[in-house]
Amino acid sequence: MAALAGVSTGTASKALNGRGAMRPETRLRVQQAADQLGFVVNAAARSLQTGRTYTVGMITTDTIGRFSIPLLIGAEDALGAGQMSVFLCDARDDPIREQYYLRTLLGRKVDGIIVTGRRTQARAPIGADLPVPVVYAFISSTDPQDCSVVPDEADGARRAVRHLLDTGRRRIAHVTGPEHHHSAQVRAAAAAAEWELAAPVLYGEWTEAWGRQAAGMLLAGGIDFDAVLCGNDQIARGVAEGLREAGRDVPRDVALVGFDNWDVMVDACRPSLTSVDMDLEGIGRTAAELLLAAINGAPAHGQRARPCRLVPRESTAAGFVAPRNGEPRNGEPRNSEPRNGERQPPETW
Amino acid sequence: MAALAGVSTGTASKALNGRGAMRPETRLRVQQAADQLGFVVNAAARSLQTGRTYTVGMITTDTIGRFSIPLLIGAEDALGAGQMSVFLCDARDDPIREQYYLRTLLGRKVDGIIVTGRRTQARAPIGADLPVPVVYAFISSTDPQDCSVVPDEADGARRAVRHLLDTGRRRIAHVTGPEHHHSAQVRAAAAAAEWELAAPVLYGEWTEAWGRQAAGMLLAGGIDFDAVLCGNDQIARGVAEGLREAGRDVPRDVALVGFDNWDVMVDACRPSLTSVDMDLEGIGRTAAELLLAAINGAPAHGQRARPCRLVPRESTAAGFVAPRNGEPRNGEPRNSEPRNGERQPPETW
DNA sequence: AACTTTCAGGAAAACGATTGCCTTGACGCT
DNA sequence: AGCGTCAAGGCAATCGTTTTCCTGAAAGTT
Repeated sequence: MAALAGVSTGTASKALNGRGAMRPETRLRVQQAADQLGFVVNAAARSLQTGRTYTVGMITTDTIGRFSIPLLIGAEDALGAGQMSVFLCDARDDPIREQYYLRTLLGRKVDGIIVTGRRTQARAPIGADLPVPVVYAFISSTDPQDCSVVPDEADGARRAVRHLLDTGRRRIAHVTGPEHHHSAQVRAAAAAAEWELAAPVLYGEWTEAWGRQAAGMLLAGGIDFDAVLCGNDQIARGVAEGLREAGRDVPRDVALVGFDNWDVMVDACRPSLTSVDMDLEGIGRTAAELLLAAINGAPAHGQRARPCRLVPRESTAAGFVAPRNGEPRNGEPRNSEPRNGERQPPETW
Repeated sequence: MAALAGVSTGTASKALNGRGAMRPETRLRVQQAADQLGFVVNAAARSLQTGRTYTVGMITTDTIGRFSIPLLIGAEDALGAGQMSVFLCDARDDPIREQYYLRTLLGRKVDGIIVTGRRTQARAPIGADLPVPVVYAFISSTDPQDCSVVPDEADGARRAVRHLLDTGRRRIAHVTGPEHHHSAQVRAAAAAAEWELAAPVLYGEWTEAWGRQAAGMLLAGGIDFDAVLCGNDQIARGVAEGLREAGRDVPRDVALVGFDNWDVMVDACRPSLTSVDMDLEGIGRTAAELLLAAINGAPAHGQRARPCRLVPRESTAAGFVAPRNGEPRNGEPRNSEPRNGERQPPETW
């Protein structure tokens, strides 16, 4: 024990933790002795005494996937800076596992819990009257008193539309995922509210295959469009391929915007894909910071939506298309509701 | 405290842990009282006494990425079954962070540590004379005494070649990543040793763009090939596109095998891509099991290579190509060294 | 010079479980 | 009846810290 370097254990503790009054000389002596012996405080003993473990649990409700990772990294980053360690729990969408993990985390006396996961809708709270604060990241809790941090997907869709408008596009089509999927709905609604779409929203799957198919449908339907806003990057890539194979040039004839800014997709796409980034890492970081605040006695409540970011690439390269009908090049996008009456869906739909 | 249900804390402890002698009736009474009160043992207090924390640390040396996730899941799975919790540490390829995490993990008295990460080569041991067992997963340690679990990439390449041979292909080209990359070397060498390649190995990047380019090179070089074995799935997808745009049909004219079996790539590829799966989840699980064994006093040493698995899909659909020159349809692949003298690289290379 | 204040550092009681040892009472044996 | 044996369960030490309170000694006050 480091106390062998001159003082009692009590004093050594104070020295290392900056408590109590003592000569600077003594404090230094203890510290030197400590790292000479490679002394590391026993976290178990400490937490037994203090009640704090400097530990948080992170439960991913569905399996750790593409979306969870940036969240994990962001949260781990913010927590690591606060000297906290993270317990990783993968509940695989299984409520039994979830509750099992919850119990072990509570047994380990974590200071707080972050719940993440991909869902089409908000989820039920993981537990009621828990003795530790909980923050939901990416997913939100149905209890409005719970603290959730989610991406502002409507904001993302608006940014995408504005970017298309700014680069001179006016006839925007929208191809996205399943209609019952919350994200698809929100994004489509926000896009339509920002600018009247050139065609009814095409709902399908979150896949490249659907993107290719949808491109074909747009072309076959005789739609007049100079841009396609896609529900995610995979769809966008599929649309890009479909258009290219039909002889349309991206971005000259049609501009393309994806959603997710998934490096694998946006870089491999030809041309490289402009996309909306939900800043998942930032969401993870924010969630962790809110959790830290809650642990320190300043709990936050309700849902926080974080803005998205548009990352422009070649698929929306500007300068090709002249503004039509004298509309201002960087004119303010309208914010009114879409004039549904003007829509003219083609027969084939 | 559960002792309020009739007995002393000592007895309660024995009851819940199945120690000591006592009437079954008493034991039951304690257990009922415990979960009536929602009693969970305080892990800190327990570990302070027993010296075990039932906790392991998992350090990813590079940032958590596509390869780490299955490893994480596999390890977490095996450990969770053993009632152990996992501390996640993302060292981001920064030796300082790595050592910092190592210290905190040791302070938390983890029972063991798993080190994972993607590297081109084996890595230096994370620490010397550590008080807890360490297992390296996916990556290997330069110290032969350390325990590492890695994929048998040569095995994977051999399986791919055999599959191509089994489906009637004989003129196999190989397109892969950077020559200095260990995986590229190993896979290429194993493939070449299994069957004489139709052309010198094409080294490049791990990208689709390189795959497309390489397809063009093969065609322009006048190489006679009926199959391409690719260093990873992205390259394979690029090759598929390149071939398709040049009018070659996959799999009729050319069969294609990828490496990694990355769902996003193999499914989106046209046609869907046959690929070699390294079973990363299995590697994570094995590593965790070896760690558990080491914790229980049966440490393993040295490097374990786990076999790969070939997942056939449309890109190697058989039945199109008749065996040439009377070679047996399912003939034994030769295992001798390639006859380098027979190679005739075209001028353009 | 006697008294108060201040400061450095020690002693010991927690924290919550585990566990070896001990006590108690019931029972059986002679 | 007295003694030994054994099972059931209580007692208390222990793990390694933190933290409160306390003791001396040195310094300052009048």
